[in-house]
Amino acid sequence: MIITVASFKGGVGKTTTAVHLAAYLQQQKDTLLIDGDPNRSVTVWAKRGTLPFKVVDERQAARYSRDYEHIVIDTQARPSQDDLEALAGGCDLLVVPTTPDALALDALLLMMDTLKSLGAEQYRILITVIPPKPSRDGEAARSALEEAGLPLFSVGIRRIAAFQRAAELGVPVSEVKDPRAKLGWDDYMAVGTEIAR
Amino acid sequence: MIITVASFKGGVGKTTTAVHLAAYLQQQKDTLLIDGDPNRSVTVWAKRGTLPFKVVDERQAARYSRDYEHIVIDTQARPSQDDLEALAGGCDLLVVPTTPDALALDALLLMMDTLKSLGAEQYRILITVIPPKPSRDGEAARSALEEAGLPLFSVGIRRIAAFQRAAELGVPVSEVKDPRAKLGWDDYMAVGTEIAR
Amino acid sequence: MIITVASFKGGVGKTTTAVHLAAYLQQQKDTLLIDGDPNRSVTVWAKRGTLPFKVVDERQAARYSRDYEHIVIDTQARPSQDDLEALAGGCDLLVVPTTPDALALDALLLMMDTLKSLGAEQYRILITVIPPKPSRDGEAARSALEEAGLPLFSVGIRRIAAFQRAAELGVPVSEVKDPRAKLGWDDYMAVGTEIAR
Amino acid sequence: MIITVASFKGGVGKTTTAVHLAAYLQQQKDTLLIDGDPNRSVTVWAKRGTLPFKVVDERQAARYSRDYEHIVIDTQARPSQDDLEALAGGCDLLVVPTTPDALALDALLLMMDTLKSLGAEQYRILITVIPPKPSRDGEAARSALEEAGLPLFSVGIRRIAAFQRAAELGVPVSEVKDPRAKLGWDDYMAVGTEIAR
DNA sequence: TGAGTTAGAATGGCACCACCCGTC
DNA sequence: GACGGGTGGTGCCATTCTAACTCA
Repeated sequence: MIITVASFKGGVGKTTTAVHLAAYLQQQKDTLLIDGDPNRSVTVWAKRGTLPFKVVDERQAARYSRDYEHIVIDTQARPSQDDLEALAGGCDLLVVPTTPDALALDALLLMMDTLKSLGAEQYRILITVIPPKPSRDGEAARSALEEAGLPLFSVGIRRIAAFQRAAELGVPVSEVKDPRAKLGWDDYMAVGTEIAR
Repeated sequence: MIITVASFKGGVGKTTTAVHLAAYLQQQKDTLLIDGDPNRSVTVWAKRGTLPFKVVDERQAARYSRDYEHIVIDTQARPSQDDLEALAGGCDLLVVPTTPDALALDALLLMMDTLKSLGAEQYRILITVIPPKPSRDGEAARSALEEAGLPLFSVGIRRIAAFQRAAELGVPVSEVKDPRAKLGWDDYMAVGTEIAR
Repeated sequence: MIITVASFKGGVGKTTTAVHLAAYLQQQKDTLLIDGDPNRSVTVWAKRGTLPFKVVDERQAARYSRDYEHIVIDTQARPSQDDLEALAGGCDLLVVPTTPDALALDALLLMMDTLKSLGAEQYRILITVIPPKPSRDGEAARSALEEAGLPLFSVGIRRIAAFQRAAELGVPVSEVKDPRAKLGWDDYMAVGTEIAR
Repeated sequence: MIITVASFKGGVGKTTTAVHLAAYLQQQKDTLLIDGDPNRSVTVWAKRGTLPFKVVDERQAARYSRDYEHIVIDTQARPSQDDLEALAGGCDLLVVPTTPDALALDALLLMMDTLKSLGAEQYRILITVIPPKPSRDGEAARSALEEAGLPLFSVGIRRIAAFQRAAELGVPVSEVKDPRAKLGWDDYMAVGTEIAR
């Protein structure tokens, strides 16, 4: 299975999503994460510690991709329309993370227009960095997107400090020693099972 | 005075910073904000409500720029090296917002390397989206950057929900009806006075 | 119908309850309120303004009671066991108001023990002065009393400033010019209908 | 020093006042609180947790009172004139708590008449359960009482939920884990210093 | 057996939302 | 009717203390 993670806006947890989806898939079969972000975020992440899957630069993708059952591709932010077309065509599922704030949702809707004009269908939106519960931003964004008829994951990813620690340590959040880290990992596990279904 | 806001990574408050620096400058002289972000974030912000300064598309920049005393330019995320050179040369001050997390700091250091190789000097880093106080991420990032000898503003911008409301309503945070909104506005005012000095 | 209002503790809305139950009954048939509180709270209330029913001192009770269909009796706080026995025997329903705080609930349980030892059955507890909604004191008290198997009204009386205005003006809360006064009146209306049933 | 707390009406914070004045005095010298309320409110309070001073039933007062420097007496609500005379004569200061609502103020004025007819002088009124600030009930009651020439404490006690928690937990409000509990404790500390002066 | 390390619980602090109330 | 001030509840985060486990 090939999963691509892409978004029109940065800072919405794109890299974090790619890393943890790969970690989920690795539990089943060998998984490759292709780092297509010009900042090489995943590569830096992996270099700080140890990730449980193989990470390669996009220019090495061809060489490795045949050896892995699952592939996750982390792309650069704000792909051009051509990029997007190529991305959507080259994967089984396009995961589009977004935060529940106005600026990110605007950029998301732009992207959705482009995707629709391309006729792409295999994509789903993931709401990330959801503030803790007294805030209703998360549910507000969810209902707005549902009303717009957009396909989105039934679960979202909470804003938890353990994700920062995970990036600092170079590990998935499941390896972070923090009582709340489990919650973050649970969120991505739920996304993974929803993909598997 | 011409201020450019640029960053290598998205989601670090670049647009928010541009909007509020422009709002600060407008208090003194007529100010123009040039929206150079392909997502047209500022334009969307302005369309939702009312911003106290003029906002134009980058392709209209030439026509308007002569009529305003102050100009703030919001650029696209992840400029190429050429872009960066052009940007740094075309302004009095380059403001580089960053969040205090590992991924953003990595991207920031990459950008700093590029800036140094260009010989640019008129730039300063602004730490944004700082989590509330039990977290020490803000001070940790500050001391790390200071240790690296990078020029940064002595004040940072806190993570406050009122900024989200401001974007939704299409106004600066100072217009948001929320007791905490004042804190966010105070932060940007302090940045403004530090620039003015 | 004869309704007596009594409580072991003061300041739980006993007088307010008597006044508004009388106001409710007066809507149907002529009603008499007998002021048995040594502080003569109801009499003072009536003197400040106008109440829609007849108010008499307890020493005049005999003369008037035969002329009214409904009678409400406001008793002194902390009746002795003998008092309580007399009260319970002389009415169709004993209404026992209590606030949802620890001290009042303690006093209430004391009173319940006394009532049980007397074999009284025609009584029901009314929770009053319930703080607004983020507080869960109201439901906490309700479930505690339900668990204890005590008979209580299915509705409670909220803490609303309009009740203070009503006492100052000498009128029922339904006559107070305040958008929230209606809520307080609704609460007592619901108690009235629950009694009528 | 012997302080008696008495009021004509219940639910005005009489027990809470007695408990916290005793807690204040205990900071200086060993203090005894005599529980004279038929509901035994203080005793119940003390039984739930721990109070920093000695609490005894009124029938044990004689045995203990000689061993304590300070004594606080919590009396029953609505004392008769004889009771009041005895109380006023048997203490150095009579503290009369009242809430700032019409019914309580009426009862208070009744009590004041009785006190005056007795020639008592060592008493002072304490306004309690003052609603938060947009409400001006507190200042209204204060100015009304001042205008009537009655002696009252220059500070009042705010209505704060932490007092309820304190009663539930059986501790003084200063032991309640709640950021606002400190405000309640400050209020009683101010009353204490005003007494000491 | 003792000391260092790790997991868990309790504590303190802050932010956010919902609601009430007085005023304009 | 809208606004501003204020309180209460809930939840997250960092720290500290305690308990248990490992290793010398």
